[in-house]
Amino acid sequence: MARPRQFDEKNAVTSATDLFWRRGYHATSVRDLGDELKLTPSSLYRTFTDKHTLFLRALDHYRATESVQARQRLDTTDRPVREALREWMLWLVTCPADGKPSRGCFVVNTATELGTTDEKVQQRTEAAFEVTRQALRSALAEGRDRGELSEDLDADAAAELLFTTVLGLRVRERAGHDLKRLTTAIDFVIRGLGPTPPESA
Amino acid sequence: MARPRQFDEKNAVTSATDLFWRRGYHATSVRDLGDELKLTPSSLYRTFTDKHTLFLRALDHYRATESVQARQRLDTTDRPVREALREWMLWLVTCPADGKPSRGCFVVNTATELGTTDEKVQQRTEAAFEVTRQALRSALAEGRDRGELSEDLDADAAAELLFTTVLGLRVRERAGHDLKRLTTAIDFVIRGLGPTPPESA
DNA sequence: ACCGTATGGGAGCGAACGTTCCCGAATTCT
DNA sequence: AGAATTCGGGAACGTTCGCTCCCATACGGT
Repeated sequence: MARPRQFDEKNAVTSATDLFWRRGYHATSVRDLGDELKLTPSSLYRTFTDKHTLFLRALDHYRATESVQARQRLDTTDRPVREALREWMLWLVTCPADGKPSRGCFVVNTATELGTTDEKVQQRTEAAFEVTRQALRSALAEGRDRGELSEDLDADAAAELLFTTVLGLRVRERAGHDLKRLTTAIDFVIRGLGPTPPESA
Repeated sequence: MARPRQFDEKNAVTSATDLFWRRGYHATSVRDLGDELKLTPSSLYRTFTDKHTLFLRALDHYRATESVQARQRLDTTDRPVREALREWMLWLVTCPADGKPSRGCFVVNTATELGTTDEKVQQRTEAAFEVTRQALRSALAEGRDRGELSEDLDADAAAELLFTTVLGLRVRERAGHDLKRLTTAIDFVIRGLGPTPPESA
């Protein structure tokens, strides 16, 4: 019924995500959003309720695009697990820098900016974290099942470290640290998974 | 000459640091600061020029207290390097939680909130990062000299990973992650330094 | 064709923002 | 004692904040 939207809601959420991602929650004003999305405040509020709700939408959008893409890129089906992990982590650290200045990870930025103060935000950051941790766990399990990693490897502990390392890498990317140094850290943590066990006939 | 201050400037900076640490730069207003430091805006501005300058003072204060304390706690003179590293990282992850809700690391929070946008801030966060990285490097070198770590260990690479891990741990502490899981990650990264080499007579 | 409904745009709400100004009070120097 | 100077406190500056209201406009349903 009645007059349809003249703007694409999905595009709007995408732009909002980009802005929140770069500047953070508090440093992004509703008018900044309006300019970027080409929306007047009234349209923005009619469509997205308020700034906080739009921010949650942005977080959800990020999880549904960037996070899902990251999850899919950790693909261990057609290559050794070590190699998959290495290239995945390298990609995590270079992907956001495509052109734009370093944005880091929207989830990490949000988690550190808002801490544990905002329950709904925390639910989302926690869910995003859990997906990554779970992905790492299953990649490591896969590696062990295939005989690429030692039977003695504590996969849960290793996943815990890899996950922590990824967060650190994201912070460093945001801080503009040299890619070479990040690569050094990545290579070292993967070597820490231990040697490839000899084939037991 | 003339009338002396009725408040202690150092105490004021300490309180300001605490507030900026918990809430971040943008979410902390000058009036919030005034309430916390028991200063009227006019006194605050006369003493600290403006909000941004006070924030830089807070960063410097943090580096001169918390960061220096952290640096000193990584003491390898009277115990094995592995043990020193382990307890140091555990302390990093528990110290801010003394009573208060998780604040993470002020430098990490600042680096992710402001990214590379603010030059003066970036100088300070970078300097703080460098101190930690250097501390890790020399601790590892010490361990190798003492024969606690393998001669083959790439100390620079290991320091790079440990540093990255520390940043990740700080993020996770801020995000309220379980101490047990953080401990698991810590233990694993230290085991990744390799076995203690056998004594060669 | 007409009515009902949701749109886009813009003016404007009260509150809070970072910051400045002013003034009476307090302290040091002459 | 008096002059010079910096203090604390509070009012108030102009701007921006998040948000709301209003209205002409444009579409869908009948």
